[in-house]
Amino acid sequence: MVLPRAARTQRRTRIQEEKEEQILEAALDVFATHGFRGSTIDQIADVAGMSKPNLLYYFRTKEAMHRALIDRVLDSWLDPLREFDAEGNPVTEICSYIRRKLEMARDFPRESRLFANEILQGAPHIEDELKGPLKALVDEKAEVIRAWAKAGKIAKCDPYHLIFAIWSTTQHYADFDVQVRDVLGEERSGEGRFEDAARFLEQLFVKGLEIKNGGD
Amino acid sequence: MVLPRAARTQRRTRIQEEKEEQILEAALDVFATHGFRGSTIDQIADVAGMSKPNLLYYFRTKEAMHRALIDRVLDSWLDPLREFDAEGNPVTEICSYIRRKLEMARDFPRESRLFANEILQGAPHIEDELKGPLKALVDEKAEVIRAWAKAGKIAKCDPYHLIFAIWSTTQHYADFDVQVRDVLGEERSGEGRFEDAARFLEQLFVKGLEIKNGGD
DNA sequence: TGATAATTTGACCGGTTGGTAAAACATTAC
DNA sequence: GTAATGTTTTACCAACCGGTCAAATTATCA
Repeated sequence: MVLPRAARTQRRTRIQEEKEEQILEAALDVFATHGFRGSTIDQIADVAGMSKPNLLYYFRTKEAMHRALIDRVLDSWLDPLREFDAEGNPVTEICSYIRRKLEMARDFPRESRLFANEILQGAPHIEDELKGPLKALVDEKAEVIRAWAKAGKIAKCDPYHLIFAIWSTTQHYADFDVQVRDVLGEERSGEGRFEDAARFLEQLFVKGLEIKNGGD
Repeated sequence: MVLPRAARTQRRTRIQEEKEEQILEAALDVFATHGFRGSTIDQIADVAGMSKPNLLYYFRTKEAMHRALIDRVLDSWLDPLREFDAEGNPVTEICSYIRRKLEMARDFPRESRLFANEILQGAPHIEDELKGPLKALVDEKAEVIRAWAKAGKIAKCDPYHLIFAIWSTTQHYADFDVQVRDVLGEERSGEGRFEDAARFLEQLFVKGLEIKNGGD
């Protein structure tokens, strides 16, 4: 048989899993740094340490690689937001959401950049996911936040823009890492910058959403 | 003479200024959406409405176009931060900085995306500018913020991460525009989203940096 | 073992890429 | 006008792109 893997129904060999893993790992590297159009199969093959036709044996097109990556990463990328708990203490929930998002920016920067590239360039491959599952999840969590505000547990605010603010401030440390490190200078560019960022952002959001004495 | 414009010392004709303008305008469109490597000269030529060799008569390489764009845009991009005034009222200064950055995200999204693409992809063409002029400017303004905190005018906080937070939250509306609009849904995707964002961000930063009664 | 299926590779293809050469065309200066 | 200069285009090139093919190699298993 010469049918490439994608045409088969079931995963067979151990070697297939390994190679696909190896390819996606390399593809993540390349797509995250150059975007879809700026990346080449040869580059990915190089990083993966295999020949181009060999890559195309496991993924029939460049798009198939990209899609496989997106599918695999999108889900886990939204996990922190899913954990947002309506029953929890608002301040605790928001703080731990920020912390988790910052940890992901620190530990999985390539995944963040993969999405950033995609969205920056108009989300040509994932607009359905944005309009569908992502919007649905955000709508749900926005309702939670609105309820907290209504119950007087946090200040009244636009929940959507609150979520955008948390996304942007945290992902900034992955997507704009070069700039962050250049501006902080070498002596402050160690891993400690994530701790500093966490401290600052928690202060900002907690105080920013606090209920004033006698106010709303 | 067949020397392209770049080789000459002085600008001569009116037509040169016009064409260069036209090319950079088109290049901004293309580079902002696809990044440097993902953009092609043919594409830019198409958008500019001229032939590829004609483009290359004014800019000898694709890189020359990109560099010309970066140089032209970087300066104006930093203007809002330069206006940050040590003598002004901290709350006013920060609010108007946020508002100006949001206006730029609304009115010049392509410029924002041009930089975002560049930095996302490791800033291969502008790292010197980041480490030099940008860092210097941020260092200076960070000192201003630190002084405000020391004087008890705003809460103590890491000034660098404050600046990052303002950058990321405001530029988010240009760089991640597709996502913002997809999540907000069609009915909330009008220009009003910038007003909503401004209101939210001012509240967040003003309250977040407020001095508590009796606290720091 | 050997037969069979799975994997890998080198050679290749048509289309696109950044860029060039030279001649045609337009503009300006006298 | 016309000569010199400035601008634009057509035709082209070598390198690279995504992807195919068939043959070679390796793993699996009776």
